[in-house]
Order: sequence, then C-alpha cells, then structure tokens
Amino acid sequence: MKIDPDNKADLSAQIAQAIRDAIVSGDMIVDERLPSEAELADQFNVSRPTVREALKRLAAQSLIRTQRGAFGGAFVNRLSYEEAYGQQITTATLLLSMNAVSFDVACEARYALERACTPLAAERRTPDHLATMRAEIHRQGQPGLSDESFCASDVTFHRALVDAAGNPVLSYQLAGAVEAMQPLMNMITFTARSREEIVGFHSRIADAIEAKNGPAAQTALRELESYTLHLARGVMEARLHKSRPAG
Amino acid sequence: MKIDPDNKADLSAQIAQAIRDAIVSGDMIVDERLPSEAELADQFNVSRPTVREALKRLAAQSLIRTQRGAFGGAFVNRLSYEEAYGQQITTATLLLSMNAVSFDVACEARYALERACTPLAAERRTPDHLATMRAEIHRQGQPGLSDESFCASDVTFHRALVDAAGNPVLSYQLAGAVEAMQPLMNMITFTARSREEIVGFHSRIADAIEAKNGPAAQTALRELESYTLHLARGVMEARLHKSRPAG
DNA sequence: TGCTTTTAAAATGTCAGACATTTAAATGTA
DNA sequence: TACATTTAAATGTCTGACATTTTAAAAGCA
Repeated sequence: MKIDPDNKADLSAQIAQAIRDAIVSGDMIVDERLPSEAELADQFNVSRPTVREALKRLAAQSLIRTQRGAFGGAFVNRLSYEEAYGQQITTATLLLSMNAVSFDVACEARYALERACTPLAAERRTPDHLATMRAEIHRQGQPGLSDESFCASDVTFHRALVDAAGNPVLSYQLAGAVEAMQPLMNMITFTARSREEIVGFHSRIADAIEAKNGPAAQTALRELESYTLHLARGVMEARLHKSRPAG
Repeated sequence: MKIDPDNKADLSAQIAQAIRDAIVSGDMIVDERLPSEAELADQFNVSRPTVREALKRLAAQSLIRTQRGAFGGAFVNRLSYEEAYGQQITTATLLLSMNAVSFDVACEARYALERACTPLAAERRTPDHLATMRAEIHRQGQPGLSDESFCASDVTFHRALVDAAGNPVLSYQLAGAVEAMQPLMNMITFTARSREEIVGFHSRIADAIEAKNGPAAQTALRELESYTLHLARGVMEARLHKSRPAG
C-alpha cells in the first residue's frame, strides 16, 4: 500500500484511495483491523492528522468503523443494507434536488423500477407483506391524516411492495428512488378526492399481488403513475399561475 | 447551525452532519462558499483539525469541493451524475462482495431493472444508441477477445440499452447494478459457443429496440438472464468439484 | 486459589500553534 | 496600458501535547 509522492492531490485523499482500493479489492477483509493511526502515519510518511483525515473520508463512506480504547482502532466495516440505503437515499436526494431533475423524470424512473419488481412480488409475497400493505391502505383512508403522514404511509406501502419481491438488491436500489422523491411528493397537497383515488389504486395493487397476478399489478401501477403525474401537473400549473397573477 | 454539546459522538461527525443537513435541506445552495476553517472552528467552538475532519467527510461524499489559495475555501458541490455513478458503483460493489450476495440474486435484480428500461428504450432510442449497441455486438464477435474485454463490451452494450431509455435517473440507478456485477461476470470464462449465443441475444435485443418492439426486447432479456444463470451455475459447479476432487 | 479492584497501556479524540503552499487580488513599474 | 511583483487569505501539513476510553494485566484481598 503506497502513495505517489509526485501526485499533487491531497495526501489524505491519496491515502484514503489506497486504503479504499485495498478494501474493495479484497486485500483487507471484513473486520480486519487497520494499523493504528501512528503506524499508518509512519507507513505513508505523513503526520497523524493527515492520516486521520483520510480515515474520516473512509468512515463517511461506511468503509471503516473506529473504536476507541486499547485494542481499538479502525476496522474494515461490513457494509450493511441499512447503511447502503442511507447513502443511496442521501445521494439520490441530492441528485434530484441539485440537478433539478423534473418530477416527470423522477416519477417515470420510480414507477419503471417498481413495475420491475411486481412480477417477483406477486410470486413471492408473504402474509407479512400483504398485511403491511393492507394496514397502510387502511391508514391512508383515515380522515384527518396530514399530507406528510399520507406520503410517509405511501412510501411504506411501496416499500412493502418492493420488499415483497424478496430481492435485497432490488430493495436497496429502489429505496433511493422512492424515498428521494418524498420531498417532491410532499409538495403535493392531496385532496380528499385524490386520496380516495390513490387508495383505490393501492387496493388494486394489493389485490393483484395477493392473487399472484403480476400483470394486473403492473397495469394498476401504470395507471397510478399517470394519475400521480396528473396531480403533480395540476399543482405545478396552479403554482405557476399564482406566481404570475397577471398572466 | 449548532451541535449538541452533550452528544457523545465524534465532534467531527456532528459538525459534518450539521453542514450536511444545511446542504440537503437547501439552506446552503450550490456553489455557496462555506465559512473558512478558522471561522467554522470558532462557530462550533472546536479546533481547526476537527473542522477539517468534518469537511473531509463531506468531501468524501462529494457534497463539497475545496479550493486552495486566497478566496478559496469549501464550496457546496453540484453533485454530477458522474460522481453519483462512481459512488453508486463503489457502494454496490461492496454490498455485493461483503454481504456475499449470490450471483442469482444480483443477476435477477440486474435483469429486472434492465427490463424496466426496455419499453422506454424501444420508444426513445436514437441512432447513436443503436450504433453503440451494434458496434459492441460486432466487437463481441471478434475471435481473440479476452474474457475481460468481452465483459467490458457487454457492460457497454447494456449501458447503451439503459441510456436509450433517456432517463438519467434510471441510468444512474442501473450503473451500480450492472457495473458492480462485472467482477462476478469476469469469473465466468466464456467459451466460443457461449459467446456466440450471447451475441445472438444481443442482436435480438438490438433488433427489437430498433423495431421499437419493447416486449420482444424484454423476452430476449429474459432468455439472456436464464442463459447467464445457466453459465454461472456451470462455472460454480465446476469450481465446487475442483475444490473437492474426492467427492 | 479464585475473585475483585486497581492500575497501566494503547488507542482514538481533541487542541494549540506553527509553517508551507497555493491562488487571486492589489500594487507598482516600464 | 500591460506586465511583473507583492501581499493577503485560505487550505494543506507537521509537531507535540493532553484528554478520554477501553481493555488487559497486575495487585490486593478473602
């Protein structure tokens, strides 16, 4: 594990990259302990603060975890699905907000991914998944539910649908797309009428999944996508008129 | 922007979180300059090295970039798709290798996501996308191509397919799944016969996309998935027998 | 001997201050 | 005016120190 002395980039970045490579390539295995900060500083011929900056970079990516005390140190971290979800969501959220991805594009991606899960979900769904979906549908029908809670319930419903596919990689991939869209969804104020419609779609989806009818679920999802887009466009238009009252 | 003095966690982690929140929530906008390290140190009542560790954490997530010199400093970074791809790929690769996701699961996820793109790709593909796909198919037919190059070409082909959908969010989502699987794919040694078959599937997919026939492309993808799984199982089995020659 | 308490050591976490390097603006000069 | 020089502000790095946490070993005691 060496660094290029001619490189102009930050030493801490180079060191982080060297260690990252060692981890990703499998040279360092899960739970293996890295040399202490002092030892790393010696190895790379840098000071301890520089090494620490490098380690913090890796910690930010959940590649390592640190433990204080004697026989503590930095250890290669087993990346859990939870941590991966978190990073995925942060990245997706930023990507959506900063690149000003349109609602249409995000919506399209989300439902396309979700439809990819439905055939598997229809095949493999457990009573647990169905129960979660039914419970959320029930909650969504409650009057007095805030828009935020309605959206949160919506997310839970769709996650249950995705999880029903029984493929953690798909769940991980979709977590970002679905959760990153939540702020955008929250901007939509759901009238009683639109909630009723959405609950209808959800019921159709749950029914289809229960009946192991993948294509029916896909059709319902497709219609839900159209409806969501329709709602969003209404909101955008209203906002546009509001900001230009003369036009 | 404040931190909890009673919190036991690393100060640098808390500071990073505070700044991250400010960025994600939109309190700090793209290209806005953060206070200098010295000023941040004052604000948070910590030393400069601690602030620096926090900033390195954010830099590792591409949330900020730093610039040296007068009027330099840390700036809120516009997360580019390229950077997001990179992080996505690193995370997905680790997730696959560390959690020992089976080839079957990864394969299933990849093709499910890819099939989600095909209807859009069939609708929107440009001559450019078709040309890329054809070029890669041609390359894959060349004798003397190494397995690594064959796999790389395979990745390029599938990325072109995904990009043809014209939805950057989908492209981003899939980059991880497809590229993270490459090391696993590289383990498979492709015989002349299997290459021929794969090229056949690829041609069918390209033809279907060109003909704007989404369902046909999906069918071909489904068969390609089965075939890939078949090849992989053969390799796994051979490896198993090799490691237990007595059995 | 066996258990509990104390102690010491090793590691990370934090701080202070200094110097090096880079960069762009401000200044001076032909 | 155009170019070279200076200067100031910021990050990058180093040294050395102290604080805190944690564990293992040593010491003390029944």
